Amino acid sequence: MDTTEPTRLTGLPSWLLTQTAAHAGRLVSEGLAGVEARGYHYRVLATLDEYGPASQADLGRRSGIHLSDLVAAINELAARGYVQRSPDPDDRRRNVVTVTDAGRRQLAALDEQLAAVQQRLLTPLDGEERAQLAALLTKLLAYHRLSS
Amino acid sequence: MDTTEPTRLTGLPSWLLTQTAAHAGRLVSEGLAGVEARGYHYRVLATLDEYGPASQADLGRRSGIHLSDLVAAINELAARGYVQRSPDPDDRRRNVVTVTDAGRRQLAALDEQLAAVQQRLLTPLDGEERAQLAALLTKLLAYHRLSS
DNA sequence: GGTCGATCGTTGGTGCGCCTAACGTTAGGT
DNA sequence: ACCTAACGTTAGGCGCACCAACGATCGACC
Repeated sequence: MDTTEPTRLTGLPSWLLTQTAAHAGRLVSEGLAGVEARGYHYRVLATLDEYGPASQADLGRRSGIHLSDLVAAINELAARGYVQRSPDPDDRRRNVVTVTDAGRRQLAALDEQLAAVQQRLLTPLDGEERAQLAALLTKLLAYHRLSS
Repeated sequence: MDTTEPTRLTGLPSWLLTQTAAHAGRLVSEGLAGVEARGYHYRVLATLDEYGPASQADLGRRSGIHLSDLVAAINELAARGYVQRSPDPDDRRRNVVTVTDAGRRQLAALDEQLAAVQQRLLTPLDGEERAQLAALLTKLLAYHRLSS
């Protein structure tokens, strides 16, 4: 059936994962580069849009982005006017990060780009296979998320 | 069923892939760090063991490692005595890279480490699911490999 | 037989994602 | 009031994938 017999290397699940992820990452980067963005930007905007304004710490936890990287990402987004960082009156340690209207428009553009990327990524898989893949990965992710 | 409803972010196949790959990579790094190695080292040794001695260019093509990165990887492996780099008498542009006995022993050790990693990685999946995952990823990889 | 394009190995540098360590500021429990 | 914890920020490192350029060599073609 398989034209490519799995060797010890190419049969390794961890290898399959990282390789396909590399391809996915490449496609995502290409798609996002067209709108002058990268992965972190989308993750921040999407998370913000999903949960509403939040402190950077909350944002980091929800998006899975490291606090230290978040600073730069928010700087960049703020510089482009997609996001606003203002001090939290109730807690002077915190900043409240809010999406602007421009940010929401940008998010829509990114969503579109990414949807196209998913199509290109999953081309060889039919609907059922895509669902299977998503389910399996989600299961793996959920498991490893607990034991962190 | 799902305790975590997929949001727009966490439902994105590309996100699922890169996140699980990140976890996998972390586990692999940990496992390999115990034997003072990293991903490239294993890939080189495994490829060499699989196909026999080869030029760096061939090695790169087979292992999917960039030529420029291969130089460093081979340097490190050679410094540890796991691999030998000698000029090809038939083509003076080339180096022939060969695994040493020590390299084969190291490969065995890495194989062992990685086998354990796969177990940890795939813990939440049963046999059938593991096969499904491998099949799906292989399919994706095969497709994208052609259009490179 | 010389010329030209392709290949090989090497160097140096880029980008992204993930991570650690440290530090000053502020909140909050006790 | 003190001490711990959380927050934001800066600086830096690692691993993997990639690009651009270069000298050396090979091969094909005229």
